[in-house]
Amino acid sequence: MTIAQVAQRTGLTAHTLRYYERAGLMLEPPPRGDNGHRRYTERDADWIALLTRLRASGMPITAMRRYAELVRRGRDTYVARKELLEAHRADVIAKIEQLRSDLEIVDYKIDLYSRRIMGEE
Amino acid sequence: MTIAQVAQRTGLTAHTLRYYERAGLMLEPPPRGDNGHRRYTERDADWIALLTRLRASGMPITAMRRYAELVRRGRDTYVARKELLEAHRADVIAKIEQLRSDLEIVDYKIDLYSRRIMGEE
DNA sequence: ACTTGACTTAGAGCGCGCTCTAACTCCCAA
DNA sequence: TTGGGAGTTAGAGCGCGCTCTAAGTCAAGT
Repeated sequence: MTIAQVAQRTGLTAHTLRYYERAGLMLEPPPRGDNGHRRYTERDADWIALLTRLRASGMPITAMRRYAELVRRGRDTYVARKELLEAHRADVIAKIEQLRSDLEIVDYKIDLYSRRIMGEE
Repeated sequence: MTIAQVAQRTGLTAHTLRYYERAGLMLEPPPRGDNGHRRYTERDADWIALLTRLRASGMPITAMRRYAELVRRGRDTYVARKELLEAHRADVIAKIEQLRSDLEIVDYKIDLYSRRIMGEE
């Protein structure tokens, strides 16, 4: 798979894929063809797809790098990986709760304007 | 009220308060004392408190500036203000939904690691 | 032979939202 | 009178996550 194909498939740009590699997010640098071009494996593509989902959920690059390092270190990092993901899950849940509570003031203001527009004030 | 007091009260820094003013977020530039120092009114402080809540909910500075402009223009922008806030509310709700769905892969992975740690795989 | 296009690298640039620095004024207290 | 502390300004710098540029290589098509 070429970098363009992986880009297509994951929704990232080729630029971003190279950036992710530089940032230490790949399990290993993708192998190169004779021309020096990256040849991504199916496993690479799957891994990148996972990265995009973690990113979408707000995981910072540094945490993704730590996660990648754990995966590279093999089976005896399962506990650490689980802990990392659980910490992230807690962050996401906290963020959702925060947003929900921040919505209150917005709703309150909207309601206020509704009343004013209706001429109640 | 001095800038330090408003900073204290709103959780922003004095730097950020000046930045917000430059960014056009204040309803009007706070009046100055004889020494040229800003003297915030109670209304300023309330407005800034509202700004912080909108920011917390993810509203970008540009939208806050548009909102401030509408408020400055007076009563006949109620509809526009309401629309702005409703658009923002939709954004926040979409973001919450997005996060919730992004959580799925995290939960799935956590579950996977739990099983592996338990030795099921 | 020449263009086109896909790739390569190192490194610069960007948009956002702050955050901080430098140089200054002013007032007050020891 | 001298030092500290709180404020002022214009503008630089930062952290994040990309995003893009410049200059180059290589392969295929006309």
